[in-house]
Amino acid sequence: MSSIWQEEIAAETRAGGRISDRFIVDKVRKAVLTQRLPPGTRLPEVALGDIFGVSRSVVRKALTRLAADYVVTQQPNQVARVRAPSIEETRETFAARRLVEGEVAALLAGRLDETQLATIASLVEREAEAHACGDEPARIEHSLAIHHLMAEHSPNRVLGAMLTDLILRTSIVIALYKRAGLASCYLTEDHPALLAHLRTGDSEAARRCIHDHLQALENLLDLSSRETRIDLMAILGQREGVTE
Amino acid sequence: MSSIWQEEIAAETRAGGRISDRFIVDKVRKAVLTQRLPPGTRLPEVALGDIFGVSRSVVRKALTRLAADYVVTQQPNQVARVRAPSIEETRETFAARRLVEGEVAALLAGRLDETQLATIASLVEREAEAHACGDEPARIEHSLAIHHLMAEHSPNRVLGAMLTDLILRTSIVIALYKRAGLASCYLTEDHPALLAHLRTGDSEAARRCIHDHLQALENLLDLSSRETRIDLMAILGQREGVTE
DNA sequence: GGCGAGATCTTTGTATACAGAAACCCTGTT
DNA sequence: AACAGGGTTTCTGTATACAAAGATCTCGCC
Repeated sequence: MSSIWQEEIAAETRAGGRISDRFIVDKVRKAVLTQRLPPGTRLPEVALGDIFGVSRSVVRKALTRLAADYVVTQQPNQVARVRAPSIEETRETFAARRLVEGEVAALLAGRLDETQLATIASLVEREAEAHACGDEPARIEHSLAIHHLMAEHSPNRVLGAMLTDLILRTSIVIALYKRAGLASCYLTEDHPALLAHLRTGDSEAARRCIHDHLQALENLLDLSSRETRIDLMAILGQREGVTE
Repeated sequence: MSSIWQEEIAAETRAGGRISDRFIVDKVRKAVLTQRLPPGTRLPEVALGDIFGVSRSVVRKALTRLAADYVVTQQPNQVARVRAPSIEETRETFAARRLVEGEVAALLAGRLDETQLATIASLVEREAEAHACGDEPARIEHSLAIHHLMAEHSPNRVLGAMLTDLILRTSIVIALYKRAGLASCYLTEDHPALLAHLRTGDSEAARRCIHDHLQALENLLDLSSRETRIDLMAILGQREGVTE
């Protein structure tokens, strides 16, 4: 019935800011991340326009950018849909992120100042607390913040931007392929260990730490290819759009 | 006075194909690569629309996608311009490409079939011939084809797509920062050596080969930061658009 | 001669209209 | 009951109109 973004749109317009394509990109991205927009969801331009109170022009630009970020697929003359990365692509995305984030971690080791290290330390701690409280959304948020911080502070900005993209993409597939029974993808020791290596400046240890961390994360997923868990037909067959 | 794309547009329309945003993206990309559109060139939407015979809607989508590819910059309420990557970004782009293409080469080593190897061998040979003939544009084309072929056949498609992007970006900065006196960026032994490693399947040798090749390429550029060769003011100050 | 204020022009941002493609539904037939 | 066909609906592709932001130019002043 009602849209997912009621309050945020109201807040934005109340604050005097007019809705731009960037706003829509952010909101859709976040909704995909949190699985409020599951893969295959139809994103018709007019519906989105009505929801956000803008015309198709703005929505169109937003969808084009989301397609460039691999969040949605856009085929000619067809409605845009939330992308459903395959198992194969999931493995490849993880491999790419291991390579890139490993390098960023190595570059970053020993080059962060005390303030930055303190920020990370605080995030690591808050992630552990959230996990202890069973507040999984908060835990995910803090975990993402740690990785995003690395991407943002990467001495190599090009690699940093690439890492930002890969973090988004891996988050999507984690949400998608999380093993059914698993409550959380928390790995107790990984982030503290990473922080230690970043502090001491051991580049190769930091790289290995990130590598193993991401490998462990991937191993937590249900990527058994025998029964394609993402049944494309089932997903793409239904009519659900952005309103329910 | 007249546009750079006269013939190609005529050919496309004659062939019955209507001009799409993809067509424009390709043409602008190529023009930037070959420096027919130097950095800083203004790309007004109406002018492009007139040239390609389409309305601003199509041009707009093309520009958005070019911006996502880092080929042009789009600032709110300002005309889109061909991007002029800084020296710093150039170094970072090369570093990123070394990382990614090195990995792709390592993955690819020993996994190409005879047909694919033969294709590469032919390209390597033709590149050498073109260089001998002094036909630099042809030489560049064949060299690019070799690297693109690696990107396309990458077992990891995600890394392959990233590599495709990085090849474009490095090509742009090579054109930008090529040392003034240098006729060609040809390195006689690198591509044959790479081919040999791909054939024998020595992953680490292939990785090192790519790494050294790209490092040598970067060293051929004039990245002396003391006098910023790309004088932003000089470039952005002038009025030249896409027509002359 | 240099500099600033205002008018003018250029260019983008957004909405909207219309045409065409795709999806859907309903009906009639086998 | 399954299926093919045609009409309807939905949705995208493209062009265009208008408003607002930015750039430029001119003129008057110091």
